[in-house]
Amino acid sequence: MPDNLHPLVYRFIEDAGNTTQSFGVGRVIGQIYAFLYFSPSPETLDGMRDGLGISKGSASIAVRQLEQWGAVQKVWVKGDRKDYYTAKDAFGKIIKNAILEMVGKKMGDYESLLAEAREQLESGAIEDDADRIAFMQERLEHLQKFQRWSHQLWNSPMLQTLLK
Amino acid sequence: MPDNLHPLVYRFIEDAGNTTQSFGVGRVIGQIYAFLYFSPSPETLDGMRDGLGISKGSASIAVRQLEQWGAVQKVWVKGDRKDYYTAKDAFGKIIKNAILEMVGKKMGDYESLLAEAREQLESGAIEDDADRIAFMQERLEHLQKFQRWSHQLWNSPMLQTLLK
DNA sequence: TGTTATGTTAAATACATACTGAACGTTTTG
DNA sequence: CAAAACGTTCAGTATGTATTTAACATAACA
Repeated sequence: MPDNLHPLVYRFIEDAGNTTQSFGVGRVIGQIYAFLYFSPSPETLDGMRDGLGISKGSASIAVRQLEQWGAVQKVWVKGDRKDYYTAKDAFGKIIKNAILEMVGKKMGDYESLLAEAREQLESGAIEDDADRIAFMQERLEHLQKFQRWSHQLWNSPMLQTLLK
Repeated sequence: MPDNLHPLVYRFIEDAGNTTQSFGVGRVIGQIYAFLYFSPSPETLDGMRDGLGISKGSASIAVRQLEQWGAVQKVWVKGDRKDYYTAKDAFGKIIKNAILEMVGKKMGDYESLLAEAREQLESGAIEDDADRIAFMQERLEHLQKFQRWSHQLWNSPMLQTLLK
């Protein structure tokens, strides 16, 4: 443990790193966010490097991702041309943005694949026996139903409010 | 592409595999689920191996995980002692179970860490200047507020209904 | 203008872990 | 009871990708 770090803070950083890592987002992201969250004043890339024992390149990349999720914010410190960052603490919004980025694109992909599949099936481009075609159509319809359902759930006023 | 597979089914299998992989859950899980979802009749481990070009060991492990999430179901086929599986299609429930397993444990961990942290801080076990301690307390309180909030959100009747 | 400070990028590396293959225990079959 | 059929497990390997390193571009400085 770096000796310049509050022992409690260190444990939160460890946990956060493990969490983000287990979600396939990389360990540094969680570490940096926790580090900033428990920093009384803004920190620079070099500060993160020294505080966490990571490379500056890692810090640069991770901070950009966090910025995209609205999890951290660049702040301007007069008299210093380094970039300073602080953690934003609107967890709901952050989670929403992260989810949106991770599943949003895939949702669109499935939508088009689904549309294409139904088209091919109806146009008779796929030759198969009637039973098989009927089964496929049933599955595709069920998928489309779920797709519509998830859209509605995501856009429901309640969820939008809660993830504000 | 294995030639015994419907071309459309193959594309869904690919997509599903990519999705689960990007979520850090492994590619085979998505592949098997899609394979079963588009199979008119139950399939065995050997069927998955042949249909997807994976090892039987992989299939065994992945199927167990899927079973734990309630995503697949063992079915009994008379006259055959192989284990047969079908895909269950209650997506909401499946997602709920998966999330529960993935974040549930971590939630508990944070809860205890949080409690321990507050305890240490209040008992004066950590020596630090007053400003620093006040800041830490504020952060810990904010975390605890979020923890309570997420509990409520997760247990809200609305969400419970939607993820049924 | 040359020099230093800073953030970014791309190639190389390291790392975590998903997956394979073979061996094992169990159950069925003949 | 022997032999085959299954499912499972675990050590080893392969694979994807997170992270580092070093070179680069840009902007401030003196």
